[in-house]
Amino acid sequence: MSVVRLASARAAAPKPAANTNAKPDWLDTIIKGDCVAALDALPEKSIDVIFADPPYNLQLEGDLHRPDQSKVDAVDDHWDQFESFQAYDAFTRAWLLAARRVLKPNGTIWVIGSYHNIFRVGASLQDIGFWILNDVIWRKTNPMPNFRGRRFQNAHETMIWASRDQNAKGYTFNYEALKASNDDLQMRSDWLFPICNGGERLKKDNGDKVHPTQKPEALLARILMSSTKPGDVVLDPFFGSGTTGAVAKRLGRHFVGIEREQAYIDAAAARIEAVEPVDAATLKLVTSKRAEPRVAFLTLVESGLLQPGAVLTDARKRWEATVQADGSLAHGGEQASIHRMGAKVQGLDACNGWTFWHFESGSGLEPIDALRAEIRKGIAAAGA
Amino acid sequence: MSVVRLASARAAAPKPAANTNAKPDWLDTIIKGDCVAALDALPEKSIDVIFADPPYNLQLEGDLHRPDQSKVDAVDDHWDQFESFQAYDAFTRAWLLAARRVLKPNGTIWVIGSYHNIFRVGASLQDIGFWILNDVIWRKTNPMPNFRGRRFQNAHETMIWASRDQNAKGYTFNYEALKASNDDLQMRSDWLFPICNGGERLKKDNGDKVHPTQKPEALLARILMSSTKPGDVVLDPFFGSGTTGAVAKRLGRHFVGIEREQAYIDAAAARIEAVEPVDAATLKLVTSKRAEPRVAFLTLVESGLLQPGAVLTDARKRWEATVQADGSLAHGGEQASIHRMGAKVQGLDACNGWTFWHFESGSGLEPIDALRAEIRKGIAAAGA
DNA sequence: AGACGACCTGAATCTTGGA
DNA sequence: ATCCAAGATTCAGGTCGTC
Repeated sequence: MSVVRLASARAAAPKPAANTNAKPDWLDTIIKGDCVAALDALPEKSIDVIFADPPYNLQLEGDLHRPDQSKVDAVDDHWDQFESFQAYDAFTRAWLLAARRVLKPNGTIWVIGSYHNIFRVGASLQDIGFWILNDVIWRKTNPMPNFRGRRFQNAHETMIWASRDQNAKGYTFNYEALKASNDDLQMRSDWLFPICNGGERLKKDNGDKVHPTQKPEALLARILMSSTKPGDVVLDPFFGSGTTGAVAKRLGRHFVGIEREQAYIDAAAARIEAVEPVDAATLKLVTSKRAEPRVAFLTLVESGLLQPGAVLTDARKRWEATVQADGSLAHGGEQASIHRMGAKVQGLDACNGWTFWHFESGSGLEPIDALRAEIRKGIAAAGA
Repeated sequence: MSVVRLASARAAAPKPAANTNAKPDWLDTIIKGDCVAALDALPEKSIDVIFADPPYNLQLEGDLHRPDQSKVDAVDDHWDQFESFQAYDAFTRAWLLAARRVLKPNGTIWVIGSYHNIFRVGASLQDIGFWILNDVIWRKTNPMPNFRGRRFQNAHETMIWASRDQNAKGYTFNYEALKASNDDLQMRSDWLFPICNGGERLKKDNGDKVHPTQKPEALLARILMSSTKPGDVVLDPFFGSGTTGAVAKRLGRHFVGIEREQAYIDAAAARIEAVEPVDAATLKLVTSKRAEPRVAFLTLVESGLLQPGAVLTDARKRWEATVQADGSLAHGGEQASIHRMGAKVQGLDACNGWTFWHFESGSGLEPIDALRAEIRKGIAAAGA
């Protein structure tokens, strides 16, 4: 991979190839311009894989503050604003159609989104004729909490992986490599990665983030390692901070980026320039750092290992409490978590409820941690 | 909850309620018939939560309402596919509209699906006016492997949780109970459960499974514990083997099922009949602070817990303010509520005065929230 | 040097009730 | 319907300064 050249959409127009071995001038460049116009200027059937991170169409009303009153830096950029679902659908269809034209017959496309937009994207993909191969969940190790306690913590994003046509069977999927890298188990459709922060996150001189939604390189690495081969051409029509380009170069794939904002282009070009390609064979897939999967006490109740109404005691039977259907413990007219209730009855500040509370098993008193261990045995196969 | 009575859609038609305390005759029954017709026969705004597991195979041509009944000949694959999606969308819109009519204004709906149908369902939900609150991922501990090795192992299903309208803020979400049951961490949008097999899986005499897609009770238990209260009415328009009804009965919720196939109805009715409801006392949810009675700061002064002229400080004694006889705080020549004054001294927009301001008790600095708790204890004793 | 703690931040459709 | 005020609410992890 050579230097990153920047070209306008016009300059990137396809030329009659006098020498078919010549590298197209749009390869390994960032094209500045509107994504549909730029796609239309590329030759058809020239791209192996498309990764797209389109605007999510978040519909934010007021400001959101954390409990400490600090303000959440929201994604309120103009490019994420659409008038209606209809307008968003029109935008989606337009770029998906343009993307499909440049995709090779056996090429595949990845699109990432959240519940705000992913259902519309998925339906448009199907309407246009793409064939969904998988939806893949990016589980975040460190998602932003829900600050007002009115919903579940939004802890994942959804990716759709689709082939160009229902009958395109020749797409690239490195099944064996993925399996070998995953303890000889098939790679599942739920992946666990941290969000992009720390040293990987691009910052301006003033410390502000360069791009509001920079994706982690580990996520792109798994995508490219699973569905491309070395030398393939990867296109990203919403290039942003250039994660796709950086990972493609590192893994020996070619890239094409399309981006409207000059500031993003500049940052991405400098970033990619600094990337050292590695031998793909040496790339290790990121695996979970977490030792033991977290198990909710509620899961023990839901799974029937403990019935609501069951009585738990401490090891010396000095205190007891009743298991509630909601996964709390009741004692003396009050309800709290296993930990809080353990602390409360002892008059302490904190307590590990898993080891404090016991249940009567066939062979005597056992800590509820034994039941957690059973659950964990069942879920070991699912990964952390 | 009484016996499971079976009623036809016609028999379930709403009747003028002579006695508003009478239990509707469709409650805790399985209605046999087409889902849209049966929904249309129920009274509007009568359901608290809907759980729906709609079919997604497209071989239901006869059951789906095609916009154009005429046969299209010589269709190519692409057109045929488009027609199929269109038919599925029409079916989806029809039952979602009927479902929305019977939902209470603050009711919510859960729909589960896979990548085959969930994008269409999600887009239809949004188009109709439902407001998505979360998408929740059911991660399977033991999913079926991908036998051909051509895709990722399909290890999850997607659920969409939505309110009836964008502005319906009063929906039930048992945030505190979920948090208490999850190691005191808020519940995430990715849930881990085994698929339904073993003793829970309904089998025919010949060993065949009764229903192809029986959902695990643990999954429904989490759904109902998170978004319903005891006594709520839960409707399942694709009742199948009756998991929704069985879990609702066990957890002290009412159910309504709609199902076309007599074999499923028979199996579900027998299954639900055998369910033992858990003890009502164990169904009590961890209380949220929002649900507790409001106490005016003035009450603390009136009741003598705080004297006018008493000095309050923050936890680190950086600021102080004087209690006024009218229940305000004075500081720097100004008077304001405990909240406004807390915000003012810190230079913030908002502040919870109950936890910010402290008083000197015998055993050190305590938040005035402790005094509010005392008042509330008195209110509870009086039988609020 | 290393431990500790205060502080900051991330794709967010994030309150409720009474006048 | 709108307006206003009460008051409820966060997890993982990185950075940086202090001891």
